[in-house]
Amino acid sequence: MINYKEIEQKWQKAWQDAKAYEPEVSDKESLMVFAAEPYLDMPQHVGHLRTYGTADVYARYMRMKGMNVLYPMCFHATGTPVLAIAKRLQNNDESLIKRLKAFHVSDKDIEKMKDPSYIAEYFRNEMKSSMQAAGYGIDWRREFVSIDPIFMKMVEWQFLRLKDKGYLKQGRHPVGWCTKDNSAVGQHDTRHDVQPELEALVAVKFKDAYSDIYFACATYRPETVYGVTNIFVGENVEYVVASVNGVMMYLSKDAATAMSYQASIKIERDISVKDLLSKRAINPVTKEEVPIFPGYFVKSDVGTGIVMSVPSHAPFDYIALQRLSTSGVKVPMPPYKKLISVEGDSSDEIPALAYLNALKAGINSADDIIESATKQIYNDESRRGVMLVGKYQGRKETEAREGIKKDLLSGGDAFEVYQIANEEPVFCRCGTRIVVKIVEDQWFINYGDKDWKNGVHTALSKISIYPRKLTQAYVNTVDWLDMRAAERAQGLGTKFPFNQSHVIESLSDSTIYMSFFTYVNVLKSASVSPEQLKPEFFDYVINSIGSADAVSSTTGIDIMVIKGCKESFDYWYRRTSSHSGPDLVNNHLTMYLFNHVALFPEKLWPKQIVTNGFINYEGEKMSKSIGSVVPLSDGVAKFGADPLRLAEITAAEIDTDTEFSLESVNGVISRNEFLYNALLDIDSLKGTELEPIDYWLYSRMNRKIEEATEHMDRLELKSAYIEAYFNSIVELKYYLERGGHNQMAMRDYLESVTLMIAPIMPHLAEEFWHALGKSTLAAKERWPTADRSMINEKIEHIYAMIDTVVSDIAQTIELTSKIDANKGKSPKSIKIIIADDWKRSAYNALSKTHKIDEAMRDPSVSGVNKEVLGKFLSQFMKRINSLSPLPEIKNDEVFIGFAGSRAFLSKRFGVPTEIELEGTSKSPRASRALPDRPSLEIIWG
RNA sequence: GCAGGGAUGGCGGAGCAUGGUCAAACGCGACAGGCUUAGGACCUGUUGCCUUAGGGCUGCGAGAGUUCAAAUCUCUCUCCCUGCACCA
Repeated sequence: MINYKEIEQKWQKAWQDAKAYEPEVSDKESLMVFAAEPYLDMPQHVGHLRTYGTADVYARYMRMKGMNVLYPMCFHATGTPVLAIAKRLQNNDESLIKRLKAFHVSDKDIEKMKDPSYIAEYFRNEMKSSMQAAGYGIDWRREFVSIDPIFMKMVEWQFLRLKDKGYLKQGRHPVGWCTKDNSAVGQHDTRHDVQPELEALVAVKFKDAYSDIYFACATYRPETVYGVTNIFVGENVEYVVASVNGVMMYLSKDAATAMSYQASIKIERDISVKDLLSKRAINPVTKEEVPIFPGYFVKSDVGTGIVMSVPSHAPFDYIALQRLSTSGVKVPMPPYKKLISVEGDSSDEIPALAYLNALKAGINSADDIIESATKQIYNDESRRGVMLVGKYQGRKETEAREGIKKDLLSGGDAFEVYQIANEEPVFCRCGTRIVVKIVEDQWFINYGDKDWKNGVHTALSKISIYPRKLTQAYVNTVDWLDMRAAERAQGLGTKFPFNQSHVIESLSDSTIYMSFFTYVNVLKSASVSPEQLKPEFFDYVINSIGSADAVSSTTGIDIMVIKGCKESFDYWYRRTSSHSGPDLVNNHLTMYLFNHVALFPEKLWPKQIVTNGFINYEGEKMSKSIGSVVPLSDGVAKFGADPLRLAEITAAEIDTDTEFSLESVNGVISRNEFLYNALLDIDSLKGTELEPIDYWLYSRMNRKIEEATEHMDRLELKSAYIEAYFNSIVELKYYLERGGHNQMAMRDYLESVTLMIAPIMPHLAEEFWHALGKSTLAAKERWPTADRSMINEKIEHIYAMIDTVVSDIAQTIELTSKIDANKGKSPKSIKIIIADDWKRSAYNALSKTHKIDEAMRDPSVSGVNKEVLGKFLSQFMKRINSLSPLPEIKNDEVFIGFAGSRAFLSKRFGVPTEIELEGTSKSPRASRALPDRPSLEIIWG
């Protein structure tokens, strides 16, 4: 039995002693592999293995291919999550405490975690030890956290230079806002971790016909302003007259409060619904005067609490008017004006009614049915609608919407109202309902800059992207990214240089951290202080501005240290490979490109980005902090690092999400035992002469090396290990089953397999390597190379024929047992008759020419009786188009192969097996032999 | 809504950019047999349908098309997943 715990400890120590993963600058080709910096708010779980393990396998593989490979690691603690945990613990949040306990965090540590800095420290240690336990070949000399002062100096440099280049801008911006905490809220700040979604409504201003006060009618569909028949106000809603940026308006009280975070609002006085109902308002577009009615569906906390009524296209408006009408109120009656027609719809019926009818909905229907009619109209008209009226007549509805919105806004006839778009209200953790606030003078990174985008497109065109299918997603993200907030009022992180009371937003501070790996060890070992890391230092190291001399005198850093940093950066940043999950494509990874294009010399721009799919565990996405997850350290302790690594990393190809079950690890464990036993048994193998089956094994081995290498080079780790591991085992069994017993062949085979599994099961590979009598570290060995001359098509073809014969015999015995003559009998012996050589020649000729007459004229079959030849060839005509040529083998070679397998065949079927050649066989079935399928005769008795 | 990615056997998932070697890799599950006191693990075989000699039929979301030939190419449709920002 393999003791995983024991071999893990043994070889982890050996690697450490040999400094196997602490590469130095050299004249070898360099590669830095790095994976997304993990966030210090939860332990590593087995799902993380997908990304960090893939990076590790790749790093190990490239090292075995002869490159000088660096795999460093750092941790992310910037932003609010760490603070949020501390705060929740201070409030004794039960669910969080429960989760932490599931991760084996002790009561004592939970208590200490009320201090955020302890959270970072705790998880940093936890992650590091989990990663070591999993066998990652990380250079820990370069470890840092994103809140280390020396790192923050680099981030500061980053933002100084972004501003110099004109990429930082100030402006106004809507955010989700807690009025009690006075701060912006993101997903993790809300109750139940809901992402607050923001949306903008257009509030169209209908002037009161008899005063200078406006009805602010909020709508998603300003293009329907042409069909307004009236205005609705809520019956039980409180209304006020308020000045909005100096203009008097009617608004619901709730709206006035909410909007006070978006504009200058002054409530002048209350106004009753009754008063409002007595007024009339003027449509700013059509100039029509319309009445005001009570709308049962109007809510005070949506939009402005006032809506315009478009009964032709809005089912709620239509129903509300119907209800008023039946209760005796005199309201605008049909026909209502149809404003938009959907392609292919020729009826004159107004859409609101048509869609309600389609749902069999009427005046008394429940709101959710009317709601669904509303959604259908919205969808259909947005997708295929064309305007029938107004300035944008004939244009697509979506274009008209944008056009009218723009016209109204610029003409002062409307303004935008932001609100939370979530179906349910969103609450801050403190219990306050979230509103939308417009933040003024907010600093942004302007990813909308045209020239900058062009630069990123250039960079993108030269980067290797895995999986390739994501390429388009990157291209689109580059085009789509626009202004992005760069500073934040709360959270850990580097102070924003142009507003010291804010910190740099934590996605923005993690775009160039990977460059810091290249020289942080030099800074640390020279004990360089943060104060010494002036911008000039980074200008020099990264962009070769100035000289080491000059930087040394400005900063006081030893000149050799500066030169060391520069050399290290230039060396390690030449070639990099970034590894992460697919959720980062739309943000971090694209911003990573933007920032490099802005701040780094072109030759050091990113070279390769690899993203892997998610791992689901018991139906839940493990990358999310919620739900049940298995800590990595638990997985390693239970199954062993290597089986876990192999099972998870090869669970799916890199581009697919997958379900992972810990049970699948068991299959790996038993296969490992088989390999290990085969390895221990080598000495008992006595064969010295190479037999056909040995040539077969060498052929398969070299083919496997070739194929596995191709897959590895394309980061197709699953396919690579199906070859290098799973199929190796299948073939080894095949070899032994067929009597393979050559010690040298077996040793060569197992050495290759051991080296190929070294990247994915590094501990086991060391154990095997040493069991094979080696004294070096497998981790430092070279990946095997295929010897093409050992790939033997003929021998593989012969064994494929034998396999076919095995299944044919089984099938034939099954079928012939039902013949009356054979009832009560059992097979006594089996004859296998190998076809004459001319059949193969004729078959190959036919597969080339596709014509019987031409094939018959082929010189290779000149001596064959024409009638026999014609009859033979004619049987292939029905599948003439799918014939493929066979290797040129002589039937005596085939005979030797079959003869070598006689013992196996006899054992397999429990009866004597004879091999004959067609030419000398006396069997009546001899002439049925085909070149790739010997004829069979089962003798019953 | 916008953008990206998907749809294959009982299940997960290859294959589809280079159409034929595909009843479809690999794994799981199921069934039968072996081993075992029993269970688990492990080993062997079977696992679309039909077939009295190695054959045939149906099939890769739906529909249409191109082709001698389509899981693979083209078009249309339906459904599913992911992201949409100040949040790491």
